[in-house]
Amino acid sequence: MSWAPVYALVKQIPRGRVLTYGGLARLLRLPGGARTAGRAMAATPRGQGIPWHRVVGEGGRLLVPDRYVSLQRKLLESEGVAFTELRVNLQRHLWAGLLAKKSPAKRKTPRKPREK
DNA sequence: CATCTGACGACCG
DNA sequence: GCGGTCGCCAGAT
Repeated sequence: MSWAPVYALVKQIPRGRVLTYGGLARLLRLPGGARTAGRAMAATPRGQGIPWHRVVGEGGRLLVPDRYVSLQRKLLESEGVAFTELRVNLQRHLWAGLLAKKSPAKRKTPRKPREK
């Protein structure tokens, strides 16, 4: 699997806007969903102008490894992205009208009850 | 080849 | 809200 399409899209995220891993996965129809997007981002090559910091978790939470969190936050704030507590204000900065509104999205296949 | 490990997100209790 | 499970799957060991 090549991550090129992922990086290509991330590069198009405008300054001051963000996308979620899940949104990225849905837009590209990545097999495996959001986690696949996360794997791609974890392997982001440096020095290629890929704005990795514009990709955040659902709800605007920063999911990068601890040592990168402050950097990511700093980069985003320097672009004018607002934070609410520890989350990016998606209502204001989510890219391409992927609304911060979460649709319930009912599960089709009921989950097997967990053993105790 | 067998296992383990995650930059996720949805569910469940 | 919080913590644990589950599906998913490319790399690393």
